[in-house]
Amino acid sequence: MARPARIDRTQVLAEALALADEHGLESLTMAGVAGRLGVTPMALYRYVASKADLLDGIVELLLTEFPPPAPGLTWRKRLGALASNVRASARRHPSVFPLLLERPVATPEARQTRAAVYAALGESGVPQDRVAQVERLVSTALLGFAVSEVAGRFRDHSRRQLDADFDALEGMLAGFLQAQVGVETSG
Amino acid sequence: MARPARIDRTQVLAEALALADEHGLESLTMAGVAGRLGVTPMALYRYVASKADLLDGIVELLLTEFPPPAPGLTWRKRLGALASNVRASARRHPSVFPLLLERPVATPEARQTRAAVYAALGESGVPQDRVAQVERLVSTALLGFAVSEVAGRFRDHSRRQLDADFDALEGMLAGFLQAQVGVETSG
DNA sequence: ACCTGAACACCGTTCAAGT
DNA sequence: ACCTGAACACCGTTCAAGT
Repeated sequence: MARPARIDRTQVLAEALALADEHGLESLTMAGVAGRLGVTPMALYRYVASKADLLDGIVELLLTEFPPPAPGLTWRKRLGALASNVRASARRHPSVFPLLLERPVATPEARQTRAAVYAALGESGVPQDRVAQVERLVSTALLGFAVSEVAGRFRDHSRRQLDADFDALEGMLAGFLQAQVGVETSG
Repeated sequence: MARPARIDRTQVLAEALALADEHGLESLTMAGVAGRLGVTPMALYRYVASKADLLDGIVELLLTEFPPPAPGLTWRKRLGALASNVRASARRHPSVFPLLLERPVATPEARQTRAAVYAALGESGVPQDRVAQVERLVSTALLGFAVSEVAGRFRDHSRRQLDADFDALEGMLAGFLQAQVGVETSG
């Protein structure tokens, strides 16, 4: 007989993310997640295929934290808002955020956000045949900075310096966009 | 009585790195490393304090793969050579390279390489009081790209496209340096 | 000084069994 | 349909003991 489920996949992923946020990635264990849900570890395997699948799910959950920016703003403000969202998300989830750089993600949300970036880049004057590459370089630089800031190389830098670096990063990327405007076709 | 040691720390780190390169990070286990050295897992604890320490050691070993570029070249060629070395190292060690972004490193080698970059940036015309920040942004973009390329988001891109992206990245960074030349002091 | 055997706590995962 | 108990292979780590 159908019994009402006490948990679902969304809850599993949410508790897993919360656990990692609070106690670090090495505390993210099946038993730990199960404990938070008042359930035995084995019950989780109805909702995630394995721990690797659990991690993939967390990464997809992370992606929902920077949705496509609201239309109506200038392309500049839209890209700026997106960059701020990414950075804020990294700060909320320091131990899990690096996974974003290590796993290829192709969820509908990710695709939608990328499409929004494409549109903004197009408006900025970047030629259509360069838009995809420019998006890759810009998002890579942004993600690399966010990871360095929260999980690594810049861990003991002051907040003041990190903010200044982030501003400089945005300046670098803005200059790069500018330089692409009106450039001829290339590989 | 002093007996000759059958292994030393360098060997432990080298075998650990080789194991990760060949079979991935999740195969990097104390028993696995020990097996390669013909020794029991417990023997390793004379040379590494813990598995975390082993990973730190591997990261330090990685850093030795991109030493300061040979003097005598122009600053442009020195930075280019360094960037190529970093990228090549990432390709050799795809599963371990991401750790570089996640762990703060302050070995003498790292310091020496950074000093070489500072010197090159100075020669390029970047004002002294901006050199440190510029180095941070440039190396972050480079590492972020290398990680994306070997361990993550760009995993299934063609070699041709990756090479084109790398060229474009170098162009972006060169443009950024150019823009710094003669800029006034800032925070 | 260097390595091993035995032992421990912990982990992910399976499968048959319970409701 | 959903969860659990028992069980397994594996992992990092300790410590006392051997040479």
